[in-house]
Amino acid sequence: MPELPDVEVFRKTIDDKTIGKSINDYTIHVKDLVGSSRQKLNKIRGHKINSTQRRGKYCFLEIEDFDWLVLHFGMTGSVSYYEDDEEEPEYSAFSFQFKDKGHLSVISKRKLGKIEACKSPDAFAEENDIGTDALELSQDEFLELLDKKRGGIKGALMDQSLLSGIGNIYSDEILIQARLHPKMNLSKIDEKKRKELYTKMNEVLKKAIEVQADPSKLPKNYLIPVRNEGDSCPYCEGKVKKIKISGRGCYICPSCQKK
DNA sequence: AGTACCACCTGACGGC
DNA sequence: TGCCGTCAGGTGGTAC
Repeated sequence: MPELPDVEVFRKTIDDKTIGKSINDYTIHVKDLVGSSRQKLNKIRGHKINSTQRRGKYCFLEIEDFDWLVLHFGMTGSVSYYEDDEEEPEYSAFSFQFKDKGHLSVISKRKLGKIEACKSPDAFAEENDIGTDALELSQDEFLELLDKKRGGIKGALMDQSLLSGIGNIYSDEILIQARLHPKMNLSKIDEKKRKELYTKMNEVLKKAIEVQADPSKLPKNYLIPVRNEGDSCPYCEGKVKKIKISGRGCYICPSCQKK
């Protein structure tokens, strides 16, 4: 599930439950997810989690007298905090044990994401070509970015090097709310429409965070809860249709979103 | 540069 | 019930 809003919810969980706690030890269940050596990771032992940050779909943990740890969740990752008398969650790939009490698991069903050390969120973003977080962009910056980009609008929204955080699901939501067809070429989108898109992008992402990225708590007119072929469009009498873009399933309302 | 497609890896779901 | 194909919210690499 993890796009920007999901990762923001994960970050808040980590923040609420683990800031200031000293890491006693850690356990790796899925080796492939871990991108740093044991030797390096062992240095987190005995140190506190000082703060958290998020950029796009990446979550960063600042650990005292250490660099930072960066968490990426792939398609099926999440985090879960649990107490000493609770069981470790299913598909836990990595877990921290805290000195005081409690545990934090990084869960990954498909073993896609990544956990590794990095110098800082900014350095990591620089090295990995991760654009500004979608919620940190001013309208002017957003317009500037779109000017640099060619091709379809959905591709632009999902281009993590252009702006970071938006994935397949939320791009569909933003585009239907802005009444833009995902394949609409940027050259055909005027400034008024681009500004509307910026507004919708912010609205959707903020609303999703507000409801803890829980689709069932989204407002009634959202696409996400009815993102299935043949479901009723939240805006008109039409039906939701599935199309493919670069091999990925993409849901639209053909009458609300025209090419 | 943009787009399509494959690979990574495994689970969930629908059809037979 | 069980097997099989298909698909899945991400990213990276390749090829056109």
